[in-house]
Amino acid sequence: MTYTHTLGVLRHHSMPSLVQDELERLLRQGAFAPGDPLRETSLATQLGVSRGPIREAFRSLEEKGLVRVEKNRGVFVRVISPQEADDIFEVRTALEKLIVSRIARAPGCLVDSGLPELLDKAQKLAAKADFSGCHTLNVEFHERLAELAGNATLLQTYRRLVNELSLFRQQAHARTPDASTLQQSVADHKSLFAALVDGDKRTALRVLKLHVDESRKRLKAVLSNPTNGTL
Amino acid sequence: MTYTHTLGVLRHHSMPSLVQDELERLLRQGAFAPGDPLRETSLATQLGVSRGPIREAFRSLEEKGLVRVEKNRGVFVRVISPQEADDIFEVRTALEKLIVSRIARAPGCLVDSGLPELLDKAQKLAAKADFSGCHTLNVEFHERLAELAGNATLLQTYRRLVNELSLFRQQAHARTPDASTLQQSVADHKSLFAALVDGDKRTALRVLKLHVDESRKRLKAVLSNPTNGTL
DNA sequence: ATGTGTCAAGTTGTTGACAATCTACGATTT
DNA sequence: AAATCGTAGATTGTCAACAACTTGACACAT
Repeated sequence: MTYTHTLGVLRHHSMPSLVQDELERLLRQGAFAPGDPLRETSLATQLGVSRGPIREAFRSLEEKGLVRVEKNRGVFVRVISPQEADDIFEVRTALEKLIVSRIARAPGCLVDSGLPELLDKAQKLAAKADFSGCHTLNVEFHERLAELAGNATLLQTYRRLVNELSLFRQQAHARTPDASTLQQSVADHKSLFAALVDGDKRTALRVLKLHVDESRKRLKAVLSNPTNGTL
Repeated sequence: MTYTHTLGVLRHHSMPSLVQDELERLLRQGAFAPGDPLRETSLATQLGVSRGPIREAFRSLEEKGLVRVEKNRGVFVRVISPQEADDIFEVRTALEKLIVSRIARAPGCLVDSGLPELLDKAQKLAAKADFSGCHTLNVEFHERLAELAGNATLLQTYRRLVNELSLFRQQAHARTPDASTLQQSVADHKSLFAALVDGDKRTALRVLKLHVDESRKRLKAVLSNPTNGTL
């Protein structure tokens, strides 16, 4: 029984995809500095595989927008400028509108979604001053909504953009949000959820807009003072 | 002077990316049947390279949603179900709203865009019964708008979805649109353009909605009668 | 007939080696 | 001293060979 998971992994995930997941994790964690070169040989020995799988993983990561490939020179951690971050943010916002619209149209998907519990937990973490944990839950809330929207392409596209934004967040040295910001976020999420279960699309979209505008304001703040923002 | 182009190609594009472009072209052209396996050795000999570059190109194409990879079994032309096509279409529509909004907010980008000429040309082709050529120009119109919106992420995301939809179009054996459909499309585009140059966002979005709803209706028709639709 | 085991052919997964290219550094020339 | 050239080391690009896996066929037992 204990091997069933590793069996599944071996069954479905090839070496390059495992390498890709690992690199993706490292990139989001900020294990590499922005613009840093990712050396094939170094990573190969480090991960215990040959260069082939590494190169294949690079191709996926390039398509995902996490690394930049220069022929005969190497691959580098993609540097996301504030302008690009704003561009990504704008597209993500458009997708979130669609997510909210879809859910409001069919609020049935929210029963047994576990979202109320998630929001309560987030509220408690905020009160306990566990900012990092609360922030993680807040991100998860949006992710869960994207899943519940029931459109695979929408979810996939949304995830890609969130991924890129988290890379930027890492690069901008953004601190994890403070208490009041998090509490406001959780409150926004609760109002949004309430509107959604009612199928009240108008209200849901209005709450979302306020929520997102707040987020964007923080993004702009990071833009002007890159080392101290609280994204 | 004649070699400057091929020099540039060799300078910037690696073998795998050339292979990828070629495969992408073949996929969009419908050179492979949906669900068909893409054999590494076969493609390698066919394109005159070894399997390495092919495998790397596969990774990109997988991330792009054009092929499906099964470990130890091979890669297959992605089969897009009508449901998925509808999902993709919905996301693309959300992006087009954003495209139109952005352009209406800064219509200056439309001067010297060459769009009026493009639309006139499309109108003439429609009158000449060159359906295929007109359809190409219509697609190009949307593509140009996506470029002019001035958001790189938006453009990239839009292109991905159009790519996947063209794969579906190919698989659904959709015929190129008929005369009245094309003329209506061109007319829509002209109204849309007119609203955009005026910076009239409301009208532009309304025209877009009508235009897109029409498109979606044709998509639904293909859904119910896969071999005879005119997408 | 059904199910099981074995094997062979074909395909993918991975590797190590070699070729092509880039980069940094020092020698040479002006 | 500045600029140029050339060379050595490091890194990427490509390939061909080998290993592992999947699949279908066939024999055999139940």
